[in-house]
Amino acid sequence: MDIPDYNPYLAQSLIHHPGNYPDDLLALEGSSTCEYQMEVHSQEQKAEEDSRPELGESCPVCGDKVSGYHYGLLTCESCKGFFKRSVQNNKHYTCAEQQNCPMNLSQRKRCPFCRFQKCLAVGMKREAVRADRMRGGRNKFGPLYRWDRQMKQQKANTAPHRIKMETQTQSPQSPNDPHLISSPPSDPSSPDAFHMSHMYPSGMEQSDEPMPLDCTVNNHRVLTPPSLPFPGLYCTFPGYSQEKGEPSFSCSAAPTHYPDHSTPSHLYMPRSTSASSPCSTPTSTTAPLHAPAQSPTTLPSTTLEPNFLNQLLECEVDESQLCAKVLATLQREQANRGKHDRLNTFSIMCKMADQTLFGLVEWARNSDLFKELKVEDQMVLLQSCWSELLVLDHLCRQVTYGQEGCIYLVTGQQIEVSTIISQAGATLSSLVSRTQDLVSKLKALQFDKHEFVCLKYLVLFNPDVKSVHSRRQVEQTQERVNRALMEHTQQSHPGHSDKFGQLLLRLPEVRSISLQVEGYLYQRHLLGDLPCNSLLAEMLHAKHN
DNA sequence: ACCTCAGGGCCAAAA
DNA sequence: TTTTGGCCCTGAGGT
Repeated sequence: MDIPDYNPYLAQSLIHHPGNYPDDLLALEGSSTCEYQMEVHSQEQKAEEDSRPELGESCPVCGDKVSGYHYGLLTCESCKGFFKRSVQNNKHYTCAEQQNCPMNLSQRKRCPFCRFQKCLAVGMKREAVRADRMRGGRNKFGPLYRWDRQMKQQKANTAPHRIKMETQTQSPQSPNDPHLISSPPSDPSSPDAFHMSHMYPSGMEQSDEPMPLDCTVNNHRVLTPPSLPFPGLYCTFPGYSQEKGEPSFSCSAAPTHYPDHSTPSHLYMPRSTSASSPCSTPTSTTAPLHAPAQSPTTLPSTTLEPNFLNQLLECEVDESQLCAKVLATLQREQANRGKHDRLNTFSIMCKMADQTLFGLVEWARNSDLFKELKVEDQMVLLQSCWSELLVLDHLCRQVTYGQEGCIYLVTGQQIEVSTIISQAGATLSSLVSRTQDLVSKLKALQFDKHEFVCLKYLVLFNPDVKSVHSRRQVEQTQERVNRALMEHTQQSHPGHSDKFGQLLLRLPEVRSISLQVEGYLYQRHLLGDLPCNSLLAEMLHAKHN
């Protein structure tokens, strides 16, 4: 039978689950066998695509329909075969044109050279083609595919929500729906204000009480740049309404202007544009939020790699986007739960950390230096340093946005440290204290964004990680970043002769805190407190296995 | 024990 | 004759 658009996975699922036809299909009358089977096919295919949404995507090489993960990423069956043959037979193609032939469904056969180059360019892995030609089994990229899937899911889940929220801010939702944002017209004092049913931290360790949060946009927010996907979301969180008598951390609005005493000038934009909270994002036309202390043009010409640091900075995840993404995910999560089934504080924090971790993995995987490594090395490096990256990320956020005595969350919320310490257990209190100490030291050192990026790379490219294959390559990258950091600190702070050394001396403490974080999380994980199916849990597992 | 799914092989069709 | 691409087989790892 000739079935158009035959789907091998569907065929497989039909073979494996012959009794799985929906009842309504079995009840079909008057259908020919062919029609019936085609109906089954389309229904099953739809179900299949629902469960494996990636099958609806197009091949990054030629645009054909994706049939699954092949050699490192989602591709079509044809590019899978082409790539396999090319690698297995050690093909060397040449291009008759300018090595930039168009690559699409109809032209992919024309130039195998350009096709193979594109395969490599989009990320197909030669090393996934087995030298021993052994069939079956699972490949060594399992975690990579899982991360990729999770990230795609994150994006897919966030996108429609984003549209929804954009709409929400313009057309208020029924206030009867506690899960949706509404923009109550009853508050004339803040014309762009909106409220959302939202969770908010209560006790960090003891309380499992879910905590809704009334959220209004900061009245002092002066900038609503068009680059923001949904300006209304860039809110800060005033203290939780006490009318329900529930305990809560006091939560302060993120500052739109940092007080001088806590604001290292080099971290922020000039005063005229200083809306430093990522949730009140700077104007799109001005310099980046974390502008270097000196413009690159003022750097001495002796700089060995003047663009290197800037290249590293280009891969940085945008804080306002991350903030929006995390908020959207948390809102969605809460909205999907019943009124009495809200996430507790610890789960919320884990979700925030999980989302941040997604961002960090994506950051690493988008980095050209990291992409040069073999996938196995990428995985072991990330599995080794994920918690350090999380700690560094948190530190940078505190140095950049945090106010004295407050912890600035990735969502733009702030919590008073004293409240946490008074409500948290010993481990968490100790973690918070140690972290805040480190924040103070970094603030004193006038820690800037370039240095933060360098430290992240130094932590990521750790040649001491066991089972790293390309140790030399990792080492060279680390040395290169190290040099760049040294040059940067010397040039941006010529009066501070030992800033470089002081920054490096902070890394052991970062490491130590991260280990304590891991231990704490693992303990909570064993108690069943950690949300399942999270990257966080997976990373913890990878290490403890 | 069974299922999933990604890598390998086969072979008719196309170039 | 060589290359392509659709389909099926295989089997490690997950449930």
